[in-house]
Amino acid sequence: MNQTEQKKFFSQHLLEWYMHNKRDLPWRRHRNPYYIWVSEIMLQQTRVDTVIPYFHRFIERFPTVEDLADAPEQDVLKCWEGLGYYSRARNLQTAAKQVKEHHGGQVPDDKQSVFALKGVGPYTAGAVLSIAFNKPEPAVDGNVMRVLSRYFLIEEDIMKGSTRSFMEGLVVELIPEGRASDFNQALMELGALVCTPKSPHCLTCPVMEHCSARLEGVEESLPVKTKAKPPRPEFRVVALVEGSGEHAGKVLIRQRPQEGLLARMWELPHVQVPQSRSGRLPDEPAMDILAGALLEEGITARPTGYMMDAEHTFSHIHWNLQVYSCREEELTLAAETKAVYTLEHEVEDAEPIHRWICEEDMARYAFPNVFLKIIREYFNGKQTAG
DNA sequence: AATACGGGGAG
DNA sequence: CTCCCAGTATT
Repeated sequence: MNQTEQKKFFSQHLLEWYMHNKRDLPWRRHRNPYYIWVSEIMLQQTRVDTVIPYFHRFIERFPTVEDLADAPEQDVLKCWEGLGYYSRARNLQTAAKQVKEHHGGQVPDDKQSVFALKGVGPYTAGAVLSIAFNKPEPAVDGNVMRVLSRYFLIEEDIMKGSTRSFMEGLVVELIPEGRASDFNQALMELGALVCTPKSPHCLTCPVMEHCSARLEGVEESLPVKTKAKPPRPEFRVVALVEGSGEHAGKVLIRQRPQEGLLARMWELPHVQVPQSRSGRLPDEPAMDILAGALLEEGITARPTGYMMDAEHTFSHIHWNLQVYSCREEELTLAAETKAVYTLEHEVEDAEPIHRWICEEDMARYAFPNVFLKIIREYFNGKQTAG
């Protein structure tokens, strides 16, 4: 069998398989370009099972492009809370404003306009154009590269841009006339259900008999991919400040900076500490550093004791968190402490925004998972103790 | 071309 | 535990 025949076989049998085996997914129930766009953004780096409940909540809260464009950013982040890569949510709303402004609220169907949307790159542009509008554009994600690298025995590193470009050209050749939507989804569906990263289910694969990697017995060692650097460790000391007086029963949170990691989300006040040789810092110096950091931030509270440890791994950083209970100082004492402190130190500019919140208020602020876990633990403990 | 940017699932 | 997943923006 020559290569042309191998390609034809692949396209025909894969498409046939998909039409009988495709999953019933929420964004497949209508051909609504907005639904497809939202789902594709959510599905970046994220599994289908994780996305489904978020997708339902998101569409219920923001049924149309215009609803999303007009919403407060904090509402959008709250809806994305726990899903990760929050720049996707911020960019999606920016793009919704672009669509409202320049395309009358209708998702554009030309390559130039779709690609110009914030957060839409080569993959997502191809996915929206093909899935929503049946345009013969490639949508090459990790699933597609895995399937193609095996079937055609492509041993180039898939992390290289040149490899992805090659795959895009290949997909354009493979798309059956007029079937871009189903074919691109078929490619990804095969990668998700059959041609899996580890122990692929070759015996149920519709194109196994002409799969080059399978015929060579090397399907498990493809695709070739350089592995990522391990995340660097960081140690941080965190304050769970319990309010006094008018803030009784509340805890103190602050908003993260406008840019960078977890931008504009909310968190517990904390400070990074140098990594000691033994790893974690003993309680005494940790609480001392924390006390100074709180004062520096204009918070009149003092650490009272150890509460818990928490860990969180981002793709590039590993956080080791030591959480300490702290107590807000009474007003008169606080004023005195603050007065003495400001006499001895330069006053900080650009202080972060702080809020005192009770358990119910958590529904109105978007937190990264690790702080959600700590704050919930605190309120649960309160409930049990009280 | 290299780095920043979250969070889950499988074994 | 360890390993895997892998799009877009920025520089």
